[in-house]
Amino acid sequence: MNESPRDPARPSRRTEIRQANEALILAAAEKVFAEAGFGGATMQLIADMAGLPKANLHYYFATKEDLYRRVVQNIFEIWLEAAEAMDTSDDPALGIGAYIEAKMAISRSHPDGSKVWAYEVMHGAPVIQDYLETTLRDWTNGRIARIEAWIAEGRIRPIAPRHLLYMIWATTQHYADFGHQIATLNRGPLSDADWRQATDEVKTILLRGIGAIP
Amino acid sequence: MNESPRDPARPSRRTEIRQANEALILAAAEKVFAEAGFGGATMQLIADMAGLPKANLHYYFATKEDLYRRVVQNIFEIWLEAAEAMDTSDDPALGIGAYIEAKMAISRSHPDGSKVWAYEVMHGAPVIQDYLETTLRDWTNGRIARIEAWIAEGRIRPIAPRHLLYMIWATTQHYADFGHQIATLNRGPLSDADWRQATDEVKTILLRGIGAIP
DNA sequence: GTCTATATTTCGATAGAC
DNA sequence: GTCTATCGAAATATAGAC
Repeated sequence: MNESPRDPARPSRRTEIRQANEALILAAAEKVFAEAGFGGATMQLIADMAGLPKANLHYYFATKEDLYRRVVQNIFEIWLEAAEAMDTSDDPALGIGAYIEAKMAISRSHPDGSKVWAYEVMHGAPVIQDYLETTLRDWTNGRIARIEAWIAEGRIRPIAPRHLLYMIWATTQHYADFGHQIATLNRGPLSDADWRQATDEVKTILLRGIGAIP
Repeated sequence: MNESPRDPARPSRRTEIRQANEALILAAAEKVFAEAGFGGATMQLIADMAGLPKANLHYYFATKEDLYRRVVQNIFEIWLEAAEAMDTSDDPALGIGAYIEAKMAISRSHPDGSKVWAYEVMHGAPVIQDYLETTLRDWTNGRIARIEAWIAEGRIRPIAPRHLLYMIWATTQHYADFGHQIATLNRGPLSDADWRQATDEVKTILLRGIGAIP
């Protein structure tokens, strides 16, 4: 009764189960951490949301903090990928416009991840401080150089690139982090048309504000 | 041995002690709730920060939730008072500019209150939902009408007033809520000059974005 | 790899002396 | 009004059978 041979390139059955369960737990954790914060979230709540016994969570993630760390890293990587939208064009209106579009789309598709990030940063970034000092700082400096080049070419007005980036982050993520407040004032969740309008307004006001469009 | 007569208009000694201790506890609670969220905060931490025994907190505030509610209401009232800055002028550049100035000043002076508000809204506003549906909604609708009048007069471009308000809230509060991220990228806390520049950039880009200034 | 039962810690809240 | 000691509930984490 030997084990049947297995293609080493294909993940083992055990690995498959692990990946599937980790993804299940991470999705549940993202939702619970977003709804309750780190302190307010309980492993029991996450387990219930994932439909697993609480002990299984500790089998896949040693501690509550490990699980939380993975959730925060996830949204950060999604934003980094979207940041490439800024390189789609030499035209600042198109490049920056595409970045705003991408960030707004993520606010709609991943509001929970955005909230967990906001929670983490608001509380001093105890878990991802090193990301801020390395990856995010490098990325930011690169974009600042790019915006400064546009200014030097006279394609946008001489604004402070750093604060433009902050304004883009603030406005786009506001639609995720403060989505409940916006929905309340809107008397209901935003429709497709509402999101289209929000995206257009943010793009238009910011791009006109820096002189990228008339 | 009768008690000495007391001027009824002046608060009693007991009332004075109560008010002083409540203020002390509220200040400590604002800081701890901002740093740890509602769930992450503990009455012990707040007591230590206030320099009082834990039992005294329960003497002044029946429950942890009562204490939290008071902290959230405080920042909301501060913002409402500052909102009057928008009525300083019939000129949209001056009126909206003054509102942005006031909001930025509060982000600097009350960053913890802003964070607690963000925490509360991000988690579905379980405590101040009624404020959103009454006071904030009324205030918002009033400002929308005012901005629409400016549009009708041709003094600003035909943007969506609601989303302009969201952008003002998002950008100004970002400097409080994400202050840690900004300080990290800035390699240190913002100086007076940094705050002046941030305020000017936000004002300029938003006001130019809506056509209130050339 | 799964799950029940439980150990251990911590927190919110209170009792009661001063 | 203040403070020490403590209760009872709830949380994280683990042990151990399956």
